[in-house]
Amino acid sequence: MTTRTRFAPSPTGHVHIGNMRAAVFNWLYARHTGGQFLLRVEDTDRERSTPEAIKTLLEAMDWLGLNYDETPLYQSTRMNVHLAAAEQLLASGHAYKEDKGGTGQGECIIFKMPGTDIEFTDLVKGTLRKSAADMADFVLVRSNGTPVFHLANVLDDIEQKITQVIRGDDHVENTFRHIAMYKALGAPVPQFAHLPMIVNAQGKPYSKRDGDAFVGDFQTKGFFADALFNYLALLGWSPGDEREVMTRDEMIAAFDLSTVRSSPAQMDLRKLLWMNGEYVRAMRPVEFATMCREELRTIRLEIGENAAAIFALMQERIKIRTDIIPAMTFFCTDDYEYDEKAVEKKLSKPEIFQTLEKIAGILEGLQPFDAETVNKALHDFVEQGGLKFGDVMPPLRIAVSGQQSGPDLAPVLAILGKDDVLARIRKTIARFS
RNA sequence: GACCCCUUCGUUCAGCGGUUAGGACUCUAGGUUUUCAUCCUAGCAACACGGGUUCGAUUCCCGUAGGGGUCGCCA
Repeated sequence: MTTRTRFAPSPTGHVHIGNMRAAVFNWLYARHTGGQFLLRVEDTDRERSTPEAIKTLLEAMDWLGLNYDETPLYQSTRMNVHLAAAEQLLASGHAYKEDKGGTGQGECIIFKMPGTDIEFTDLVKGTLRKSAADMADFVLVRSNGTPVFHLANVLDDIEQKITQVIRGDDHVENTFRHIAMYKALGAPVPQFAHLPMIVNAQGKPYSKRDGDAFVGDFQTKGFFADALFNYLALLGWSPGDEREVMTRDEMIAAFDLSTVRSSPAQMDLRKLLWMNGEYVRAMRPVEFATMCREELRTIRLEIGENAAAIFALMQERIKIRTDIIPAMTFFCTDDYEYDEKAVEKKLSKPEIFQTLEKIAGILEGLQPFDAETVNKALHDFVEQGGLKFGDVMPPLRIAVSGQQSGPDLAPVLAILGKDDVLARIRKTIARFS
């Protein structure tokens, strides 16, 4: 039997990271088993389910590469079916109407639990059991005539012929009810897999309040979809060996629900950043160049003729797209900003300006002005003057780039060119001495 | 409160009766005879606690503690 999994979010404008990881696991499982991955939009909450919210959801799916099979099912189109099923359950004695007196809410339809214990084998948590005494009847149709989540969710899973329901841990209690419903409806019961929650930095489950946990935010922060996907896949799961940076195909091949952990996991942004850096380094030079050019263009900067050399120098140092502008601006313009702390720390002593003056003099006479020659000249200067590299190089770097860290200085100087370097050194001296 | 779930380094993933308890991220120290956000090497750092079972428990069982989830008209 071919497997069919689904991602069934309610489009509230933002999909948070825990939900998206559920989507990732559903996708991986479907792809691993050669089955289908379906999307269902649970848009019955009319107030929150706006067209924009749905658009945001679809864009997030697309961005992460979570391609789905078949046309998405919009739950709101199925209300009649849901209601009809409630009537059927009523007719078959699996549900009853009740007018909860005193509240003035009117009559609702309530599902009658079978009165027997229910047990199922969760694909990640193992056997789970609940005794009849611990399960109460529950509302299927509100007194205002609308179906509740349980009814809609189960019926749509039946409609979409879902074989594995892979969802968050917070649904385990619902599962007992859902199983009772499948049986009452005469439908085959799917398998269930409950994923542990992803918790925030405080160790608490992500909530709407954790504004930094939306998928779109990772995109705007400059993370790559592939890196985020890779990181998310590793939250609660591992291939069983020590691989971490993996291609999608590798993840698909190795994925299995039985090796998913059942304890909650916390996101570590630092590791995500590291992983993103791994993806940057793995980029083809052309891709990296294109990304840099596009990013710099957003602040109307164009990279000069030494672009290739600059990209080669920077690719291993950039960890995330948003690093590009701060790290590369000085290559594109003389109008770079000085890191105040760096200036304070390294350009405070008066004698440093004399040193810079001397360096400028030496560099001026250099021919050719390539990295090797520059490097040698700087070394000679330090040695002959009985100076320390640490006292000379950092100020020079700040002078030409405004920053206290960056790639090897000699190639940087060579790329900037003699005239530019001299101008920058003199500008710096004039400004801070 | 009731029911259910979870518990290995700061984080994450291994380990599934006998291991010097491993990898990764972070951090620290050294190195790459200059910076450094890269790279290399080394290092710090964990089995929540208490009982069992067993020749032997991180591993199996039972408790305790802590955390989380759910509890008839949210999804």
